[in-house]
Amino acid sequence: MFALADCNNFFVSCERVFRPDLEGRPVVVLSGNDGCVVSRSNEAKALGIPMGAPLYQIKALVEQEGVVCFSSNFSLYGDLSDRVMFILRKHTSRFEQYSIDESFFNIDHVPAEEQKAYCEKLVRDIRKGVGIPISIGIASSKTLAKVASKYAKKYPGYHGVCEIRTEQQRIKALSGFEIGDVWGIGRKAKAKLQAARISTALQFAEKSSLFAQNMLHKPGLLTWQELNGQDVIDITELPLKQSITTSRTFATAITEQSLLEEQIANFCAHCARQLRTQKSVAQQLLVYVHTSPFRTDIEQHYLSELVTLPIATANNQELINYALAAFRRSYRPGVLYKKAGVVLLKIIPEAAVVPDLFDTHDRAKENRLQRVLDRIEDRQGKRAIIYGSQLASDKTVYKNEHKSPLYTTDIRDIITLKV
DNA sequence: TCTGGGGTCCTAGGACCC
DNA sequence: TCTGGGGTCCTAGGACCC
Repeated sequence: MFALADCNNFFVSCERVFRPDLEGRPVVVLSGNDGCVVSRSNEAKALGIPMGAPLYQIKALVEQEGVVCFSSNFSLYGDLSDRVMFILRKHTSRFEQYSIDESFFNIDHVPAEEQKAYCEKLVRDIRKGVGIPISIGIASSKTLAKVASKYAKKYPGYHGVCEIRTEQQRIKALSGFEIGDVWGIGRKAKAKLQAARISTALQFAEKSSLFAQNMLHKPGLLTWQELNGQDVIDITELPLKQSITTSRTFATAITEQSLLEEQIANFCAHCARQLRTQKSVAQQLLVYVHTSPFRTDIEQHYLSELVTLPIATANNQELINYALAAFRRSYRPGVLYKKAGVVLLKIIPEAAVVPDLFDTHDRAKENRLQRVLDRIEDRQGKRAIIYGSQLASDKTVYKNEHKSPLYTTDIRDIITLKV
């Protein structure tokens, strides 16, 4: 049997851990630059605030109803996520962290009749130990476990845990489940199925496998099998990331080359740090910069440069150099750039690097230097030591008007909290 | 005026091979 | 006039997820 643990309204719940006064009040967390709503408390959902709504479109409602807004604070969410996952991981031999707030795990080491009570205790322990409310779904496939978790979240009577074990439970759960809410059924697939008069998960599951395959191809067939109780999407444990991206939208468009270069240098350093954390190196690097797709009054520009590195690397200085050189090749003065990003691709384990006999770099030395820089940052805090290209100006290009303190990860904020 | 960020997998089609 | 068939690899774009 699979269990799926899902944190309720995760980002909002993180903010509430340190602001218990916000229990029962409508709260939302916003995307970068305070642009869109990305997490909503139940009270905010009840007000009709949709997921992804741009803040400026719901401004009136926010003011009228006293909705509390937070800028996103990913250091905080990442840290609380680690604590939740740490507890869950201890309780199983097979564990997959699926996203920042969800994980699948196998619970076959617990007798069937005790699995529900076992998971109910996990829900209580995490609420008490970390402060985050979670829901758990139990079933014979990952897709059914996702369905079960939605029921666990929706009905308080379940005490946070719902299981789909018997055939009757499966039929009942699927008959009351909208097809578009099924894991793997997106906008396009939903429209196709609705055109074929299928509106519930049960109606889809009762069609033939051939129907699913023909209409929705391989992914659709897998979903169909999973809804019928077969576990065809297995738990995958900790694979290397195949790509690492850092990208940002700017509060107002940027034209200056030096300011864009500063952003790109920082994106590189951020990506490379993640690369080193998973003990891997990248063989390719992509830099892109573009105008706002929402502006119809200006010509759209989309610049992107793919660089294949001579030797795979995770070194900040080297990646920054290649990225800036690529950017300079196609930067156009005067263009209103609204977003930029760096993507590392073709990622392989550090140990698999093929050296070049005629390499002009002393890589052992460069890597030693990089390790020292990382240690300094770990001890002294983020950006304690950086390359000059990462600090070309002191201009602020992002907007975060409602950001909460870094309660758990920054010593200065922890001291403030205690005071 | 104001509209996020970070991923994975699958498929179709082109280039190339014999 | 009439111009095959089968395979691999790579890439871009679509669809989906949170």
